[in-house]
Amino acid sequence: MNTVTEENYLKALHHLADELGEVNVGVLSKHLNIKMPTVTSMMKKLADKQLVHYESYKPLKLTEKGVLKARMVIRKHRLTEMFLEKVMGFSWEEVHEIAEQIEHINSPLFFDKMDELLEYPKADPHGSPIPNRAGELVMEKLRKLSDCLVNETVEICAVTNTTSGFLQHLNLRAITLGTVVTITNVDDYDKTVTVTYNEKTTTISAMVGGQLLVR
Amino acid sequence: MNTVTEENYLKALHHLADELGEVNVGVLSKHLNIKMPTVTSMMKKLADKQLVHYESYKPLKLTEKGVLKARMVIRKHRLTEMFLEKVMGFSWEEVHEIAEQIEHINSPLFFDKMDELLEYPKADPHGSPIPNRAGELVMEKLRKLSDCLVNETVEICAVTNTTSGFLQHLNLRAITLGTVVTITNVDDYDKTVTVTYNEKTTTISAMVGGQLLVR
DNA sequence: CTATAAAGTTAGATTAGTAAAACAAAATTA
DNA sequence: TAATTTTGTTTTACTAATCTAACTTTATAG
Repeated sequence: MNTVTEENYLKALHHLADELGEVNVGVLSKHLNIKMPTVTSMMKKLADKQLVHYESYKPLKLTEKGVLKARMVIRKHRLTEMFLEKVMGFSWEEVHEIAEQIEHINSPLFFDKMDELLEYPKADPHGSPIPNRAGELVMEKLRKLSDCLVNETVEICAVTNTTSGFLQHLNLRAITLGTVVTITNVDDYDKTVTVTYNEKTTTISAMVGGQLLVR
Repeated sequence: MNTVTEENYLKALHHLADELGEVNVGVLSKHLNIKMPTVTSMMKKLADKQLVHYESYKPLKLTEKGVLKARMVIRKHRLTEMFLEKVMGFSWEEVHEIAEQIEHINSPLFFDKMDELLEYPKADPHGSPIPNRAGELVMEKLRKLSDCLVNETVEICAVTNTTSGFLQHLNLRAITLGTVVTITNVDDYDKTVTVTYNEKTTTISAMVGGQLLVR
């Protein structure tokens, strides 16, 4: 099997490839807060296990097998988040940290039971899609709120930051998944977005707007 | 904090001290399937951390701090088993293996929520008492079924073996916690116990009878 | 099209957890 | 009580995951 460490490298590679297209040793190193030599040696190890295509000085790439492995971890993470919210009553800012640990539990039985209890959910509490047992992941192309134009009306469908600080910031503004907002202004200089929803008006910084995905 | 390995050593020490009174390096080594030199060096490490009293060639003993740590792991294990059964619908022979992994999750929030959802259970699905948040553990003195005499009527209150093979063996005989049995015979030679319950008669081997606790 | 900066690799150490081989202490037994 | 067996310890060594320091390759900027 794989160690927790290996699983975290695979998950990070999957995530960064999705976000940036190409992943370098340096990027991965920064993302995981691990020095570059450590990343290099782990890449060699994962290459031995046929999980990563690795050539010196070239960008890193998961193999098909590696993508599958990564998605199984992501599946466990997101199912857990959903379970923590729906079954155990945690709020969306509490679930990520706990799921970071539970995602490494090795028990198909356990996660299949979660899946069943939740009636095969398609997304987690942050709107991210849950891969199925076969590792298939349907990624809807969503836009960032920060890329929307004035007068558009859109629905908040997902957040790409799951830290509790960020989510509490949204809680204060009563922004949840499903909230339908109308963009009333986009500041020319700092790209702050002003939106109206439920008879209220709020400003959303560019940084926050870049982490809200809408349809 | 403690590593998973350390937690497993502490748990094993607590369990063996409870079962045997005195624990040696050899006993612990066999129980954990780890060679003696490894155990010796881990004992030195745990002694450095004030979790174990260690002197060469002397029996091993948990410190007060060590007992506390061990009981917090046991608490997490048993709460998890109860949660898996009552909330997730697993059967008693499935819960132990999953709980062996989840007991190492570091999140008081998570386990306190389980405790709350379960309404502060006193025992797990195998009848073992659950330590409270303070690490207090109320151990009722129970007898082994194999020590009972003919004509006694007793209630099965706990099992001291939580492997799925053992529990499936009990399932086949419809023995669950709470089953009230009357001993109709104890074989002189091999100590096989014959019991009657719910209009049925079953024989229970000495090995199995020694792992059923009754009141 | 070289010189330098940035990115990545190699070499060598460290810590945690493990084992095998060799040695030492304690217990048993003759 | 001396010899032998059992139990436990020490020494040495391996793997995994990490780091720092030194070196090499690739990219970039005159």
